[in-house]
Amino acid sequence: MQDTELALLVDRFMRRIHSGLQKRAPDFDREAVGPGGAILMMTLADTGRISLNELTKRVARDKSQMTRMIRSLERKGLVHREMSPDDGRVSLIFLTPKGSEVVGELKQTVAEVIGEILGPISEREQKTLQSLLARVV
Amino acid sequence: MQDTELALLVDRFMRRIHSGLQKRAPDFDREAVGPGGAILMMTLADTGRISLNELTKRVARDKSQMTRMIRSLERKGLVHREMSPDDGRVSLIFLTPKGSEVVGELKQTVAEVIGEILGPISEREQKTLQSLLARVV
DNA sequence: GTATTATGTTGATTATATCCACTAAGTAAA
DNA sequence: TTTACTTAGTGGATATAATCAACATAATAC
Repeated sequence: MQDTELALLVDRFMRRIHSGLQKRAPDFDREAVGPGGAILMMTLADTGRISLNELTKRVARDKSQMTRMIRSLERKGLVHREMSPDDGRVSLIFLTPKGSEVVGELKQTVAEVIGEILGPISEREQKTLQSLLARVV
Repeated sequence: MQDTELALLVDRFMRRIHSGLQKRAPDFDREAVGPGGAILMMTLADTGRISLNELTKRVARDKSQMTRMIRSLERKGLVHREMSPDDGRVSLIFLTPKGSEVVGELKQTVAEVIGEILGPISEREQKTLQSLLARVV
């Protein structure tokens, strides 16, 4: 039988990242995007222009929640959306220049926090960890 | 500079576990402990009798939230608490027999879900992943 | 004794998650 | 070209969780 420890480990890892960012939030999260917004924007930085539906699958959240989170980022001028020319239902989302700038600062802080957390393992092991995770998700 | 992908990967992993359990919840979560309760109880199964404070650190959540979650589990008869004889401030928490039973079912389901998610990587790689995570958190 | 620190509780507020019903646009098939 | 079905996105209602500050009490340090 599969072990269940992994679930707890992943949860703790996530919480560590979360609280590491939380502590530094006053220093970098000027737009107050919060954890949810941060994940969305970093994902958008990876994918580029993408439909709300695909973004929803990517971050594994509820589509209605996604609507609201995107709207909140849109109000702050961090993301923009436009209708797909091919399909009248889909709206394509992407970062604005201001959004890209914010993602830049965000990534820097995230990198610091992750760097600290990963302290106990070597660079090679860090790469191994990342590639294993990339393959399962 | 440290990569930031890891944060997104961990988040997606967590969400995958989460939604995998959510789908099966009607079949096993008879006590409706929910995700939060599940994490607490599985942690308690690992640690045995432990103070609320240590538990709080372990799951990396706010102590006030912890008070409420424990109280909710206590009302359902899944955990029990007693005052420490050594220190009048600390209350020690542990699973009741009913709680242990529920953890058993819970672990089985978690194991299934994790098994599915880890499908893409070999058993050896799964062990590697787990031991790397264990070392960083 | 008095100040300080640590454990835990409560309250208030906000952020997320979840589920359901709904609109509108596309698709398939008679 | 109607009809039925599916898909993308929105909105409402409710539940769960996170956050932060204030507080009570027990322990400790001086």
